[in-house]
Parts: sequence; C-alpha cells; structure tokens
Amino acid sequence: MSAVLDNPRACDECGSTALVTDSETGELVCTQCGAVLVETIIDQGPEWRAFDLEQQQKLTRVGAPLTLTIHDKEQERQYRLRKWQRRTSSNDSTQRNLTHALSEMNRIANTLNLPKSATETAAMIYRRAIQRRLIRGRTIQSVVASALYMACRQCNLIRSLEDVAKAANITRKEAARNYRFLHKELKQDVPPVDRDNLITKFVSKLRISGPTEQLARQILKKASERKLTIGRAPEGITAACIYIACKLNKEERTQGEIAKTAQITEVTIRNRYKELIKNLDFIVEL
DNA sequence: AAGACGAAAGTGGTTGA
DNA sequence: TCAACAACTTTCGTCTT
Repeated sequence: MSAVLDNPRACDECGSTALVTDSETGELVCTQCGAVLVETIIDQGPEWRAFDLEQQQKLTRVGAPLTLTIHDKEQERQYRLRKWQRRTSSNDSTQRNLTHALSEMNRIANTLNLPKSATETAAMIYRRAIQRRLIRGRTIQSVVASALYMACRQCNLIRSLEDVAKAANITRKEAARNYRFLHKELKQDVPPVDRDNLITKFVSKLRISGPTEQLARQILKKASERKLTIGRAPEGITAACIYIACKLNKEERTQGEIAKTAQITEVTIRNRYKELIKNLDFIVEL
C-alpha cells in the first residue's frame, strides 16, 4: 500500500508532482515514471522496485542493499542514475507506454471522480495487460478506459461504460470492444452491476423521495425473486422499477427523464415495465 | 403540446450448426 | 463461417392527458 503525499516536490526525472510514498520501504516514488526520489531513508530490502512479476525478474540482480556505511550522496546519486538509465534502455517502449498510460489514467479517473483505490486497481489491470502483451494494436486511450471500467465494476462503483468512454475521448463502441477483449484475455472476475447501487445513483440524480426509492427497491426485489431480471440489462430493469414506483406514488417523472439519467431509451423502459407489471400482480394492491 | 405508446427497421454482439 | 437470435436502439406515426 502507498499513500498520497501533499509534497510540493516534483520528480527529478520527469518533473511530475504525482509522488507517493511506499509505506513498506518509505521511498518517495513517482507515479509517472517510476523514479525513486528519497535517498535519506535506508531501505533494508532490495533497493529496486518492481512493478510486476516480469520486471521483478528482470531487475533481480546481485549486490548489497544500501546501508549507512555508504554516505556518499554523489556516489548514491550516480548509482541511481545508472540504474534508471539501464531501466529505460532495456525496456524503453514498455516504460514509455506505461508512463503515458498512467498519466492518462489519472486524468480520466479525475474527471470521473474515482477514488484512489479504483485507479490503483485499474493500474494493476493495465500492468497485467502490458505483461500479457495485449496492448499492441490498441490505443492507450481505449485500454486505459477499459481498465478503469473494469476496476469500477470490481470496486462496485457505478460508472457507465459510456461515461468512462466519454472521459477518455473515445466512443462507447470502442470502449466496449476493448473491455470485452481485456475481460476475455485477463480472465478477471467482474461482478455483475449491482442493481441496488444503480437505484441509489439514479434516484439521487432524479431527486426522488425516500418512500418512492424504498418502493422501487421493493419492486426490484420482487422482480428479482420472480426471475424477471435475467438476461435484461440492469439499467433497464432499474429504470423501470423507478418509473413504476413513481407512478404508484404519484411522483410525476416522465419516461424520457428517467431514460436519460439511466442512459437508455424510453422504449426499453416501456418494454421492461410492461413485462414487470404483467408478472407482478401484487403491484395492484399497492 | 407534452408525454406515452408501439410498430418497424437497424445495430452490434452471441450462439450454435 | 454464417445465419438465426436476443436485447436494445432509433425513428416515427398515433393516441391520451
């Protein structure tokens, strides 16, 4: 784990201010280029820092870890520079790709207001993708967007593929294509979209009252129990439940309004809610 | 006039022979 | 590899409030 630092310091190597401390080693590390910046802390372990298995193997080498017996700052600095040079020359394109991707990822995550945990998950996914050589032939933008979307799903955060794609300046279609590819290749476990979370999000966007929200949840629960939700997009089901709840509570919301916030069409809401009311006879009593 | 309705055609992906 | 298929969208004419 690492923590953000409100350190005004910039990276010596690339000038970025996105620095984090590695809580295990206490090193100050640049998230942009991977440079290790703090030399005052003595690290008892190996002094290199691997991003993934492949690098770990590549970087493993013989040599004593830095100790207090070596004070010479200049010597230390030169060693560090040599180390970095070796890194960049041996793995240049990968490193540059990663640098670019991570900065793009931070930018997109920022516009989506994603918590740090999700961005870190996405970064892990991206590194895995690099490791498996899945990037070639795809744009950084689209793979980054896919990784972020996958991370959101894994962290149970509601961010639509469309929103992620928009933030990454690519089309929904392209994001979907790359997401499917990543999902297939990485065999990552991705939970289905949590419909309760969807209700929470839509309800707050639509400013719907608490009682109506509760009613929508009840309807969703019943529909789920009666297997009316299988094979249907969660957005459509959720939107229909909210629409029905509004109707029952005389809280006027148009199909268009709800459809827009759920990023689906009115037609889909109509189809879902027709199916639901046909099979949820209990609604009549409410 | 706005909202709801539903038919019909189109889209992009999955499945299965 | 291709056609059938399911879910969803787009579009548009019509009905309802």
